[in-house]
Amino acid sequence: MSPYDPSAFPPFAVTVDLVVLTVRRHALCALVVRRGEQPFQGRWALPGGFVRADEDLAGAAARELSEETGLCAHDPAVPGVDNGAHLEQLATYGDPKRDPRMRVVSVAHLVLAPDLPAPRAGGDANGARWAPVDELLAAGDQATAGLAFDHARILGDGVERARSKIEYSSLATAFCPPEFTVGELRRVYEAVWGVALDPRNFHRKVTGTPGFLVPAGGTTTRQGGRPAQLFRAGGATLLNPPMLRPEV
Amino acid sequence: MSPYDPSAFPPFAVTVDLVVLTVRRHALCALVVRRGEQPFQGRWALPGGFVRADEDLAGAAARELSEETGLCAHDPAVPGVDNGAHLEQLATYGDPKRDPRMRVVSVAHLVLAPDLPAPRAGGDANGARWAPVDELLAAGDQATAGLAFDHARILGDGVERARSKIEYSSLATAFCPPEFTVGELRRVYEAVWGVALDPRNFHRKVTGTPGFLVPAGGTTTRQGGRPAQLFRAGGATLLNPPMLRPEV
DNA sequence: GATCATAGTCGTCTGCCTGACGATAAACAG
DNA sequence: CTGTTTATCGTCAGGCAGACGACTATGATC
Repeated sequence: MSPYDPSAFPPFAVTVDLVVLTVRRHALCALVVRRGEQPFQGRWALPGGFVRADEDLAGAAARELSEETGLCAHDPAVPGVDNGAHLEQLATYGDPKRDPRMRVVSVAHLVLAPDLPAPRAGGDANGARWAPVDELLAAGDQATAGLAFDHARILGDGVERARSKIEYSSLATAFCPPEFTVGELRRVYEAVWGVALDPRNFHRKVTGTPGFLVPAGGTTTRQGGRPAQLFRAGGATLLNPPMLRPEV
Repeated sequence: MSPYDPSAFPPFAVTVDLVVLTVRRHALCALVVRRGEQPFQGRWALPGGFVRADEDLAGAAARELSEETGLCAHDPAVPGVDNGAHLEQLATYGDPKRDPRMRVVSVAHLVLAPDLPAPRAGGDANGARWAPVDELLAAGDQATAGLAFDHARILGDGVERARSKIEYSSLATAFCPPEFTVGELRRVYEAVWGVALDPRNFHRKVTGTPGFLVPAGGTTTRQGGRPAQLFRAGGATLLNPPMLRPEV
């Protein structure tokens, strides 16, 4: 075979799928939409859609994200904007049989977003909701009840990426509003990792890691108890030393 | 737009590109092939080719790898075979202008291989060689001399992935022959990271990390000096504690 | 208003890991 | 036999992490 021969290559459909994660009520949740068409009609699926002919992959992901949630993707290359969500490429899935209709290669993206009021249904979906990832992945074991296509696997990969990435990067702040307390950040780690962390050691650790948090000046009592200092995400993206996920 | 509408989607060409890394003569090297066609005719590029109509992405990468090098990819899902190389998906590149002829989405894969006798030229390439990544990436700065397409960026991403991944996984052993010494493994780390490591601390660290190395029984003196114990890669894939890349 | 529950913040202590480095061992080259 | 190279074992001090005690500041409840 002669690679890059423009006259003879099998045509593919290329889509982007989104694993949009957030933390609500102490649980890691993912955005899912109900499919309005065959196949898998009525089943939940990850949001996504075709990449347009003149569109970048990241651009397509950002467009789909905005269409489904109204979120504005925060491009790490353009700093300063943090009202949006973190978006990064996750992995690409191209099994020949993953879509029964045609050959589809899907470039999955991972989005980490602060808790949002309510998902708004995108054009093609009958509904959209935040579902705890535990539910979605547990349901995936039963053959018929799980997510459409190979989306359970994609979701699993996205969750695993998020779990490991908040260890050595400051991405956990992407789950928080612009100003947040140490306790709120700790609850993010606890929800994503599914463990309980010592508040005192956690406080020492995050406030001692240079560039992770900068004081925002105020305090809040929205979590009850003693007022807590408000922080903003610092400039550091890589944490040194990293946060360590407790052993099993 | 109605996602997954089979009747209307822009057709894409999907390729796999390979970042094949090895360590030769204390330097991290990548496999590059000389392009025999336009565009970028005569320039060096990463090996790769079209994904076939009935082929998995990983399968396409393994096929290209075998065609270009004769290496047998070691699928992590099928343990027991370690005569081959480690292969994993790296990232996907889909800028609309990355190929001047048509819309090509390339799923790049990363291969870590032990030092090989000599690359064998693949069908479409006039030549193939191992080039130190420092050279390739430095040349990428000068506009015309670098790798074809966006391959300098892909190579950079692959190198960065390899550098970070040998920190917390046992993947450095993928650069070694089946049986190797602690010193040989240390030279892998030194070449990939581009730093000098203390042989005594390194020895203590790797032999003390459970599951990283298992004694193979013999000794060798192929590196000169006192005979060194031979080891084989242990079952562990994640290192705990991780190897730490020295600070800058 | 006293008491309690909740959450936040500051310290202390101990064990482990790391980096720096000395010392010894076992091969080969001259 | 001496120097060179590489491997391997030990020692020591500093730093970080986990366990946990103590204190503070708010709202809720009686």
